[in-house]
Amino acid sequence: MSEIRETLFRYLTLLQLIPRSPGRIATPVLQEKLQERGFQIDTRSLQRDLRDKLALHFPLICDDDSKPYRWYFDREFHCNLPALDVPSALTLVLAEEYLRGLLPPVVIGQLAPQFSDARRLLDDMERNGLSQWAKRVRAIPNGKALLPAQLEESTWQSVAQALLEKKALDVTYLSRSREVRKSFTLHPQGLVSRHSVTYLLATVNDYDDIRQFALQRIEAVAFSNNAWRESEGFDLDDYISSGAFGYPQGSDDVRLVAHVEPQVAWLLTETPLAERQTLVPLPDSDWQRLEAEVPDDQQTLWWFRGMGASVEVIEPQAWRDDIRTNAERILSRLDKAPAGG
Amino acid sequence: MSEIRETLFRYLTLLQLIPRSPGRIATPVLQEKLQERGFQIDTRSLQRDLRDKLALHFPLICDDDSKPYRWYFDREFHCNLPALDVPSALTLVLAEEYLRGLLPPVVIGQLAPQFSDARRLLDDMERNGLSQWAKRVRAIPNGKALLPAQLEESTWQSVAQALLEKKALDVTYLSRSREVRKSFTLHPQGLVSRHSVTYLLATVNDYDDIRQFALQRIEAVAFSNNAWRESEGFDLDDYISSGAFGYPQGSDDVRLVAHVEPQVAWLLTETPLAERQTLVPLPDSDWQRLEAEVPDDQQTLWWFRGMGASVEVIEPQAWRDDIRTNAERILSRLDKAPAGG
DNA sequence: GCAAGATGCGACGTGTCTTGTCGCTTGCTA
DNA sequence: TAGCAAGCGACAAGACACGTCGCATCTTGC
Repeated sequence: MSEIRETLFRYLTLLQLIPRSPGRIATPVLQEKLQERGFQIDTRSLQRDLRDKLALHFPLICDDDSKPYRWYFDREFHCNLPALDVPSALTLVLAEEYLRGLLPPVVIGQLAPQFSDARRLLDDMERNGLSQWAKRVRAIPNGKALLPAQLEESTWQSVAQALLEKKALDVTYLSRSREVRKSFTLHPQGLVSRHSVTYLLATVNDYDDIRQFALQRIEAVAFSNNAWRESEGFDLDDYISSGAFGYPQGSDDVRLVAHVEPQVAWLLTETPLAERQTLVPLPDSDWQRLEAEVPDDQQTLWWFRGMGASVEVIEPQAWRDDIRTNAERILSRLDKAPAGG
Repeated sequence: MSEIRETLFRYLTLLQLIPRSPGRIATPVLQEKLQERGFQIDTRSLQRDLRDKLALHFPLICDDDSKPYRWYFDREFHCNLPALDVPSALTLVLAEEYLRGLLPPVVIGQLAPQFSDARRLLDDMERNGLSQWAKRVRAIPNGKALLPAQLEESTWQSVAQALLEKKALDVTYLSRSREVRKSFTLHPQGLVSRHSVTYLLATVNDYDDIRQFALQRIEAVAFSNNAWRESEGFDLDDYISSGAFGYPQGSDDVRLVAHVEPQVAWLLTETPLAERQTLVPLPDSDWQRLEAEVPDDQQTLWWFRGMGASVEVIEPQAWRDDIRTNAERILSRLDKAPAGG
């Protein structure tokens, strides 16, 4: 880095280096990091900058319990450069509504400052008699939202950091039955968020096989003294498409043919199933014939199953059979146990 | 505002006032806005700040085609204070993967700078031999992702602004059949994003009834000279729960009773259907009895329908009947047309 | 097409602010 | 108890931020 003397720029760098509330950073460390970035500055100046300049104008807090003082921002502080515009703020609000059903609250909490920044902007408009955004914007999630799994904030932070910084973790883990509690060392290889549950993929202790660990079942977590081991030849996409998350998936697309009722046809013209998709009217009815190349996965089949009697799958035959079998089993079950209402 | 003299603070305000690329702001306007915020500054100083200070250190571009020069940021520029930490960056990557199937690309584009900021941070780690995040993180969406509707960037921006700033819009709109093109004035009252289609709720011209307009069918849009009219007594939540989006919904929760197979039971212990939910083993089988208070909406029913033969709904009777009827209709349709595969 | 006003810019001088240094204090450690 | 690390007040030197002026250029309105 070339020698930068600009004061302003040093201040900005400083503001970027200081973490938000759970974290903190000591003055000497700050000085070191500034030096790495080309700012040759005296200790005294740094102290002055923090206490007499920045702390007066920002929610910047000093932890002076022990001597190398440590600095951090208020939990809620956030500042975008450039400032959010109205459409972006609206997008953030929508995004938050959707994500609330998809990611654990703690994970969304990581973005809380950004979301509240957006809400603050909209609230400010409201004070000028505008917006009333809270009454005007809604996101309706796709499909039934199950309640996201509960999860400790520190768990998410440690796991994210370990995964990306290639560190091993010592964890205490609750077994599936929720009865046995075990401790071992994990070597994180990947992370998959599926619906509202997030899984860490890792090898255990000295073993080589990849296993899944639901984050909400990790009870205690700490960086391990053991060195992280890479799992040779592990490919996350292969792993997923091999069906590890209940969605075995043929690698090739399949040709789908189905008859659909008008309402479904209309939905599909707006939001198609695939890039190339055709809908042609059927003779002697108001239904339409749908053709498309779709992925051969459980998700797509599930979608058709959910449409119920509004669609009739013609091809692939396997799906047609699946739907028939499913309907037959439902009926036989219902007939067997005619539970009165 | 009290008189603020701090240079740093003025610079920050300046950086917040300058918009990203499609937008731009003229020097005199900047001076005016600064003054509104308590920064009394000479024109000359402002010019110097922009050209000699900020533009040297930020992707700040000057449009000097015509004389009041206009300033703007590079399309991609984004800066968080404090800087993103690793867990937040990871969260953003996950959020983007999820949202890609839920919001139109253009809407997500509004947040592109934030997402690319996160990716940049992770890429930087990679250069230090860490992360390889792109190979290690996946989001598996809940349910079949239809392709989000296509939409013009300017449409989204105008609609968002009009809705929140209470302005009327002149639009050209493609009718549902995609054949008739009509022009009228809309008075926006609300916005609903449902799955991957976003609808503007508005009154038309001088009429009083609320109608829905899918954003992707708005062809041309401009702020109207007509004054915006509020729709008296309009309540978005009432509107939605009255079934306007295909999900009529009883206002009260219903008591759900169902028998579920072990795999489903397991899923529900991790991500419950509702806050209060019980699962007790059934005698003489490995299935479990599920009880919960759930919303009386189409979404929940749809979810059970998708589970197929893995669950048997006992109560409410209406749902049980719906599922039976549905299965019967599927079978009768399949038997009527035994399309060979 | 011209004049008046608006905007940009280089130069300069003043006054403020920044910054390194020094010396003292405090708290921890060996 | 000495030594070290960190924080802080004071001070002086020097950097730089800022208003002013004069000129050039562009825009606008008649």
